[in-house]
Amino acid sequence: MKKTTKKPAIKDIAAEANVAISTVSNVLNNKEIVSEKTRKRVLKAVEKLNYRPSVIARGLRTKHTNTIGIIVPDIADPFYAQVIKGMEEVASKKGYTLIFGCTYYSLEEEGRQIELFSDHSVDGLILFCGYDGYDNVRAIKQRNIPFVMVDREVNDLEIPSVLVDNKYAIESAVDYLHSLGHRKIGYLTFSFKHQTTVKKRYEGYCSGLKKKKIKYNPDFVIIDDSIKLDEIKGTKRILKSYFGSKKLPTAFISFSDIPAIGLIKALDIMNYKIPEDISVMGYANIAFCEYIKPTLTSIKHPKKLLGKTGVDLLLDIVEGKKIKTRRIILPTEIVVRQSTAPV
Amino acid sequence: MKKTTKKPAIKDIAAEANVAISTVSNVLNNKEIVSEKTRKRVLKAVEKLNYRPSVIARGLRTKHTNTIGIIVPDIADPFYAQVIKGMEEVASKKGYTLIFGCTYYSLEEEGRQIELFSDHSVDGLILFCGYDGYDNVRAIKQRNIPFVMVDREVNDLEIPSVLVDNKYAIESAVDYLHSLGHRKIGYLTFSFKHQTTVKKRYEGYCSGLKKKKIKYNPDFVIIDDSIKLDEIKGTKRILKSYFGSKKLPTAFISFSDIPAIGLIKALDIMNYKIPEDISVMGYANIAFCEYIKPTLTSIKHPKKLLGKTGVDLLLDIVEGKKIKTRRIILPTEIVVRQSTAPV
DNA sequence: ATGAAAGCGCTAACAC
DNA sequence: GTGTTAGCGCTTTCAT
Repeated sequence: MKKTTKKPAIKDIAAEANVAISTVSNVLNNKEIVSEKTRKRVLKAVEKLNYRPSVIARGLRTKHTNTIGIIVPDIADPFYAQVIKGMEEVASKKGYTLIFGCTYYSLEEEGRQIELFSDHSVDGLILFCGYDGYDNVRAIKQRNIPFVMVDREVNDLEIPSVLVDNKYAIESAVDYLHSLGHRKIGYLTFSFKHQTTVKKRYEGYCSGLKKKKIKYNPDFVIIDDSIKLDEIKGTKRILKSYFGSKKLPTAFISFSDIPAIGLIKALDIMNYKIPEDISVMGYANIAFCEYIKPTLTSIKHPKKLLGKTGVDLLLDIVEGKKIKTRRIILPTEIVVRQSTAPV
Repeated sequence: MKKTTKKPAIKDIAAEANVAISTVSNVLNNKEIVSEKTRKRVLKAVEKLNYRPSVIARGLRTKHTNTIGIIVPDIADPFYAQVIKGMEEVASKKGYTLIFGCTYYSLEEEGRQIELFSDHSVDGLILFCGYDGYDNVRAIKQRNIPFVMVDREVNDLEIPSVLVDNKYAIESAVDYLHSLGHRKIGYLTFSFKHQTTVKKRYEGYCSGLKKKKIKYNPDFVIIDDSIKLDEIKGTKRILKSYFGSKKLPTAFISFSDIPAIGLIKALDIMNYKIPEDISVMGYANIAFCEYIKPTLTSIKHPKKLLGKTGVDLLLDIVEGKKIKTRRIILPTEIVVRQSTAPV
């Protein structure tokens, strides 16, 4: 039975190597003032005792923890998972550790997470989610934590953000469908109270129609709060009830991919052929656009890039570098697949 | 312009409330020895200065940080994302913060993450991934960090683990297909070097056949390392080349869902009808089994439960509770959908 | 019930 | 080039 030895501290190394504590510290932090000879000795002691400095203790002293907090609505959503992957890659490469929390789309929970991260003395914070609401943003500012917002537009230009032009994206979708000859274009979304991205997409739909001189037809627009982002069953059910009475457009744009898939499922059940009878477009271009049948035309929202850019920007701020742009807008792109066709 | 005030420390509260530091500490930690009157005063000061204790400083003193580290292969994989969601829910409820890292299926990277988490003085560690290899496990034990393994079988019964009986799961899949009249049953997997779960599933395939007195036919078994878990394109390409020359079985079991979808895609291109010509089963029962066409029969691997149970077990250990079982085995279940049918 | 002070593991300022 | 020491913000004895 191996004896349970405590984790060695810097003073144990100092004792082992017969040097002062500060010398060990200097070696560890690559200060060039230590003689090669003692450096070697210290390193040997470190090796021998399997020593690793405590980030906690160091953090208490230096006021930085090499940790950044990530707040997302829902880690299980492949959309956010992809963004987080981008973040993880950059952070890991730059020597930062990620701690994260989910809000499950609740502003209150978001506030709780912010406090929690503040308690943990994160060096910076990323707020990812298209909410309105300044209260939490204000709380971060007040706590003086460097932070960037990703995918959330607020009017305060002071706040560094990485954004996607959601409005333009859907406008271009309308444009694309118009070029295929569609004039009756429907839109599917859930209701938007606090989510600016969802609202902007809807605005893009409206302005897109206007640009093409198409009259807005409320019969073609489905705004339903019970549409779920992470399951299609509910969406399917809802849509079936819609389609009973109404005349359908020749094309639908959905504000998100999963509901678009629910839409396709529902239309399939009602014996509409996609894309022969009705074209369907999603938004986000998640991996599964490729896997379903027909494959789903979608709009590429740069997920990993969003994550990467967010962390890059945040770390630039944290590390006090000069920031060129406080507001980075990433481009979208239509990815044409089988679910859309000429009328 | 608001003055940039520093984060208040406990001594600021003490000063504000005109009490000793230790009294503030006692109030904060709900020690019942403080008089109601001073308690009120302290709380008022806390409120006024918007004070929150530093987890870092507290951690340095108490040796616990209310933080647990999660190591998974790839956060962007919906399978792991789902597991993590289960973990997040439990951890958050119990007041723990999650820090996490991805290994991208590299044992070396896994080792690096372990060190990193150790540096951060996590209270506990969850190792999620079906690898072989004891080196990293040994490293954790040596560092004396409480940990549990999820979905990885090692022969050391001392190590608390939450497992799924992968072998039995595939055995029952063979059984199920046999009951539909299938006698030519194929298997699709990537090669398994370190991943015990993948190996166990393959063993389940073999023993399942044996139980039904079906002879193992190597022509029906595709073991290919270039099959990707997160994209189907590669899989499709590989499979097409396989199918050129060989006679195909009447049913396929895939070791994972995404490759199963790739398989269906490939068979579709070759003009095989699913399930009329060939039945296909996946493994894991990810959300998208429902979304594809035909919907995919799969084996439900209890993802969220795996995460929840793992964290529950870990926190029981961390908090010194008595553990009933060190080895929890979670059940699987076949979910029948459209992709399987009688011969 | 309250307060004073030691000390967790480290860095940084300063002395030698 | 190396050593001594204060102190980061907190908890925890131990006095009072």
